[in-house]
Amino acid sequence: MQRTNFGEMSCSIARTLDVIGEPWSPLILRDVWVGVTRFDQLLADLGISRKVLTERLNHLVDQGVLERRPYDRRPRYEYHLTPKGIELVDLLMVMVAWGDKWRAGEAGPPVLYRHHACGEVSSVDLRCSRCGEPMHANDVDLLPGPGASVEPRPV
Amino acid sequence: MQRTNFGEMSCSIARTLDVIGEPWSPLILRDVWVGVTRFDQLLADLGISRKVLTERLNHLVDQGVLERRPYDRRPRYEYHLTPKGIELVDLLMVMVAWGDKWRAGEAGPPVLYRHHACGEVSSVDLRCSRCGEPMHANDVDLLPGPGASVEPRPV
DNA sequence: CTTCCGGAGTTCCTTGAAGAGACTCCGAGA
DNA sequence: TCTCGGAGTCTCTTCAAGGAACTCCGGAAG
Repeated sequence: MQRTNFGEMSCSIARTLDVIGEPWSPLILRDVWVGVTRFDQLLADLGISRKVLTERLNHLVDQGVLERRPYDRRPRYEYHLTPKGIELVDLLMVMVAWGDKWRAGEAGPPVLYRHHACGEVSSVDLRCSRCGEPMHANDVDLLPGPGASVEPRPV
Repeated sequence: MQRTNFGEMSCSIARTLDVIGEPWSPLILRDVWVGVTRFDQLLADLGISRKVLTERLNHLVDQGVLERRPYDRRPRYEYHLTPKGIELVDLLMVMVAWGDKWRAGEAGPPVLYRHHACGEVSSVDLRCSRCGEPMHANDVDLLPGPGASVEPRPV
């Protein structure tokens, strides 16, 4: 719905939501990431309506997180993650970690992630990109940045 | 909008979206995180409608990520993050990192984060919780987990 | 050459959520 | 008793999501 335009806000969270905040968009990204890349595959896998899928794909392509790639001499396309889109998968992995922890229930997580570097089934953890120590909600102070608006309450 | 119930899907991303996937929810969480905790403060800061703010707050309280805390003998409440909600801030921090990198524009990021442990202005990075090495989209294999549905295409 | 097929949309209608603003409720203080 | 201010509730309009039918188009089949 979201008639309010988050992209104009002076807030990196709102700007990120402007790209993938609409319903279905994260799930589309997930599918493309794991190899569900064609229109009718996405349709069948997600149970989304054709109209909404078209809109979301166009928006994600416009935003530069997906690219449309022909796979036939007929006009047939696959969708693939761009570098910008691949970095959004970080977001999906954190969602997975949270959902696994708080919403998996009795059955346990539906999917496991094996880390190439160590070969273990694992999950992501947030670290400071400077010192490498854990970095979570209570480990930071907020300071106004160069792009802060004059308005109160950015982020 | 999202009449489709993401919470029923066999997918931790969809289940997480069931909690904070609606428009405004991540921004409400951000505000509560940084200290904007009262109804009319949130209203003014976000520019959200009263009706939607009421709905979102109720949902977030029902889901156990926010708690309502009286701050007066009159029926006045503040909203605070629960432990479950504090862990959702990880998600916000990753959104910030992505938004800062790809959408901040000329002006630079609107807010900076100083890490307590090292004192530096920094951002989050994703690491494997087992070996500590970087863990991103291309560093993992997916395996079916114990909670996988019989259906194809979970995650 | 004509017909059929299948992937990828496009169009149309109905339902219901978001936005905006007015109204209500209630305890405290003047 | 009257007023005030925080925290909602109600109502109305607009526009997005869901669903289904329809279109377009190039290749294959006959």
